[in-house]
Amino acid sequence: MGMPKVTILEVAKAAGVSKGTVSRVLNGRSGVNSDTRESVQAIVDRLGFHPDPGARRLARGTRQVIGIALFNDDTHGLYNEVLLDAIQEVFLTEGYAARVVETGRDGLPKGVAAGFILLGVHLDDPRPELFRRRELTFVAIGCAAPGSSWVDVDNEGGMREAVSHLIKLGHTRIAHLTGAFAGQASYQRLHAYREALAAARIQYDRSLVLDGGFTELGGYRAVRRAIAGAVEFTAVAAASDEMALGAMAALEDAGLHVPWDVSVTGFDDLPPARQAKPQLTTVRQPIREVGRQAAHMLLEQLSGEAPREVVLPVQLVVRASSSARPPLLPQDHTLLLPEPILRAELEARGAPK
Amino acid sequence: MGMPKVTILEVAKAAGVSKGTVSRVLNGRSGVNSDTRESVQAIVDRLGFHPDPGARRLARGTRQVIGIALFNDDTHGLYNEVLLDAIQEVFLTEGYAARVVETGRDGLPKGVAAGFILLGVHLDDPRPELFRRRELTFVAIGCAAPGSSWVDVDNEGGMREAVSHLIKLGHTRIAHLTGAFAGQASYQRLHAYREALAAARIQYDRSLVLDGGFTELGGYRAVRRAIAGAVEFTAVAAASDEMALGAMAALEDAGLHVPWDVSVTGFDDLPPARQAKPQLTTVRQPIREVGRQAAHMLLEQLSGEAPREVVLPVQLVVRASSSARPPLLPQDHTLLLPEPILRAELEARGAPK
DNA sequence: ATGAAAGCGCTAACAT
DNA sequence: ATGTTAGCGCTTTCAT
Repeated sequence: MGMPKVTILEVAKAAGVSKGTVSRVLNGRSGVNSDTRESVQAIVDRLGFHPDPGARRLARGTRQVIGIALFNDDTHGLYNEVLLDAIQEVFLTEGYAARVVETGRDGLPKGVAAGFILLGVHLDDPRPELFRRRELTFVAIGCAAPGSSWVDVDNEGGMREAVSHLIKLGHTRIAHLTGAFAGQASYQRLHAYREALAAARIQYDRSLVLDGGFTELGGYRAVRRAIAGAVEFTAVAAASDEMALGAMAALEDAGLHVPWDVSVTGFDDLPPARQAKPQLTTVRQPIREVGRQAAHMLLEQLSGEAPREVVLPVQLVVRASSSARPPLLPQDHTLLLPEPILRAELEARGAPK
Repeated sequence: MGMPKVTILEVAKAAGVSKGTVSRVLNGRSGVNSDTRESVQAIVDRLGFHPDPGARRLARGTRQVIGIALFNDDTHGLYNEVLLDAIQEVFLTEGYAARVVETGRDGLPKGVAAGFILLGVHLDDPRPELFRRRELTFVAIGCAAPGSSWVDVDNEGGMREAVSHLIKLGHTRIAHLTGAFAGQASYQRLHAYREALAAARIQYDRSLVLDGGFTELGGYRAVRRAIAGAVEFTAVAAASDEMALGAMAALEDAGLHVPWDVSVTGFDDLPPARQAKPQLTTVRQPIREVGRQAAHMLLEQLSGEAPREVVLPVQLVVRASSSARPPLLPQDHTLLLPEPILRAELEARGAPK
């Protein structure tokens, strides 16, 4: 069942060389005649040989287990799932066993591991310092960890782009759905939201900042409350796709059409963004790349290289959930009307559906 | 950096035995004096020894990759996260590289793998048959797969318990939040809901079955719609914790108190159930055990053992979200009142908060 | 530049 | 019941 497992020895035989030489080719080590190298590589390809990651790691003598330290309960749902999978992928193909480890009351991991990846690092998260003091090798994701390796994305640039996009479409009353205290990303995105408004000379209005707690339901309730509270807005810039989706649901339930009445943008570009109806305009984040980078950086550090810092770019993806501010619904106080009346009003004006 | 790596040899020396004996203890093999076994185990614990998974697998001579788990996009959120983690745990400590694999348009996995675990199997899911025809070794979770290994929990027993619990508390108008078409579990739980009602001679009312799509927001919207639609109920038996939590939020937003006005029960007993306010009465499911069993069953099959079937028990955990039906709000049609009036009404009656 | 040989940490015969 | 030993597939000295 399945092809018989091909080992380095068979490759060596087929190529008429020794295991050592094949290994050198495999690892790009110097000291191999280029002819030899080529012919060996050809055999490797022909036989479809894939070195056994576990055996490799064992021979190299490194410890096997890598710990992934999740921040307490705080899971960004799908975002974290994707991130974890990307991290796992790297470690598995390198022969490591990466596991989510519990972090005790003291913030330190239980078992022993070769190194750690810290997720969901807070601004005043004690872990980086704690880990450093214990001389544990680690890479932090989502927060600057001075003196250690870390990787993050350009949160500010992304949110600035999203909000500017809405402003260019004519919106001035733009609500911001924030994840609140769920990490550094929230702060940076909120900050960028304010910056973008300021750049366009739009007055910042605190009542337009809604806390959605980084969940779909949170986004739904926040927007619903805003509508009920007669907060006026023609656009919502959410700090995550999930909150944006919740917002869209709330708008729909209130009889408002996206983007006809209100434009919505998200952040992440997870699969549901493309499956939504209408498709969500959002800031694409290279989540898997973040995971891969972090994993590789950890492996580098483990083999003695110096810590690095990486900030990955993001990119606005314009889809159907954002459009020019409707000339129909402007200055008047339509949004202040009680819901049922508002719905009737909208229908009278010929809103679709 | 970190503690020096502990190997089986050091354990053997410290225990005054040979590597072989330690190995036997580690793998629960027979043929070890119970005294010896104990003392070795003690050393293992004291030294914090964890066998190197990669070396284990290598020595056992098995293939490395387990094409783990695959599902249709249909993710039960936290439930699946926990399940996957439990599965991973087993495979990783056994030295296998387990990964979530994509399933092509034809339903078959892309790469080669030693075996598979199927998640989220539907009633008319083509995968079990497909896999069987290709002679791929697999274990199905959450659905009977005749002729192959599968593991599931006692969905019917659990839901029956939950509904009976509510009935015993005096409730007769019990809504059911279903996951709809998200798998066999939904059908079984709905069925058990009806059975429990029938057993108590309570008329089944189709309008009390609400579709929450197995998400928190889905639960919220379904309950909200029911309230708005003047559906009368004094209890909600949800088919998942997340839907139950959504239901609680919807009730709260409508000015109704749990369990004061409406009782709510969930299913799963995931961490959020305990963190909810009030804490959620729910059916505890041994999720991690399901994952572990499945993983071990796959490993068994891979080493030639026959397929087995396992149904794990569940257990009702009574917490604060369910209580006796309030004598205050009964037969009258309070729930038919428009929301704001209802709220005022309730406050006039002295509802807390 | 290449081959030979010694392990990496563990399991599984095979001895005793 | 326990010790001994030969590998698993690979990398890495150390020779040549």
